Amino acid sequence: MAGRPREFDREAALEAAMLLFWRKGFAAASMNDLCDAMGVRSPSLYAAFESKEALYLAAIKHYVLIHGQPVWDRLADGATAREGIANLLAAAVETLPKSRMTPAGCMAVLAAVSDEWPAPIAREIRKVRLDMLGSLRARLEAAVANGELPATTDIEALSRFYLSVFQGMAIQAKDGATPAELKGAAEAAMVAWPGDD
Amino acid sequence: MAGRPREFDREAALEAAMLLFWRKGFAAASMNDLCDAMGVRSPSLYAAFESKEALYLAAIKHYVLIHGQPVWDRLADGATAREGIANLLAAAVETLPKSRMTPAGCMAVLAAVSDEWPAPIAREIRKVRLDMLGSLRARLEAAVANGELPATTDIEALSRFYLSVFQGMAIQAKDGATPAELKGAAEAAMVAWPGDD
DNA sequence: TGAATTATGTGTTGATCATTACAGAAAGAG
DNA sequence: CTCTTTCTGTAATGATCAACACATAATTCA
Repeated sequence: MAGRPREFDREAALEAAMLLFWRKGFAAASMNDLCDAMGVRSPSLYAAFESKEALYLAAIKHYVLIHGQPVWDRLADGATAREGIANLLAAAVETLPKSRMTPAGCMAVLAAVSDEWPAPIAREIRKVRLDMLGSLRARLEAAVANGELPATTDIEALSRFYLSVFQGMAIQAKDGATPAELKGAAEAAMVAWPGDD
Repeated sequence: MAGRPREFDREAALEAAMLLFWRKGFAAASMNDLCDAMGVRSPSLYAAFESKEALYLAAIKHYVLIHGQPVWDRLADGATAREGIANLLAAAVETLPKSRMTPAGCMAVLAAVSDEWPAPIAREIRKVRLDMLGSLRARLEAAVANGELPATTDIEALSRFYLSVFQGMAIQAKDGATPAELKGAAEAAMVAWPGDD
């Protein structure tokens, strides 16, 4: 196989695109903005990523892998489901506020929250958010299975509740909430753990 | 004052614009879409509302008055702050899911959640969301003042917590959660009320 | 009636957008 | 070196967008 070698780093360019999409959303991040941020001219960009839509899908996949996974993996940390969820929320407190490296909020929570993003993107984002619910549900089911929580526990309600807290924290982070402010919300949420008194 | 009378109902047109902005957001609702939805040609629209941006500001103001206020007024319903917040969340359960008349979610929670909405709109929406926090804070402060809650209550944490629940419920409603599903989350949240056991 | 005023409808304007045509450059294969 | 292949840069393409110009119609006031 021959051909002139690519002159830019595909991973670094994808990272730059992800950051711009994260901050601006899909429509507001124009191909011009993206080219500037990625340090690539549009024909090279199209050759490497196919289309703006495909670029977004690659970016959100990159986001989930690099930023989402480490936070949601904390669910498995700790001996109990209670500790796991506390760890998840603690990780959210640390990562949701704007930092020197990352925009505020969770890219997957803030995206495709209005109609008429391209349908494939809306589908994918929705899937990511439903996966969050699935992760919580699975952790709670395991806790019921091993007797940590009573069999009467309303798993559906509890997982939707903690998902609400996480997603609401993402909105507040976007509005400028500090880690200390989010920490208060997270700790208040843990008081709702079943059987506590 | 003379002049040809307006042939369309300004309030009805504003209502239609609000519904479209609610569903699509600012950028995705084109002036063409808006004209169609409002039943008005663009020059009449500009004469009545100045610009797309001013139209959005009028629409969000209309939303807060017509849809937001009734829900947040429930905070004052009931003898205690606990009842007030339970009533607020119950109203959210009823109104957030998509209905025959309204799109899913809360227009103010779902809007301006990415950068580069026009700055005046971002400012206004942010103010609406901060007002939600202020309403919760005020209700909790009153509860502490009249001895309903201990003076040691962390009002800041508790109001941010319930705001998280509300905002997270709005996201889940947008993703298709049913009233029954949201009700579970709301009731789980009330378990976190201080001093309950 | 007629002058002043304000609405409506058609059609346009300049800007911005995502995408691509084309020509030149850089590599490997023979 | 020459051919093929793949990348890069310039500059265009057609589409869509918000906003408006202009002529016409409807109303009030004098």
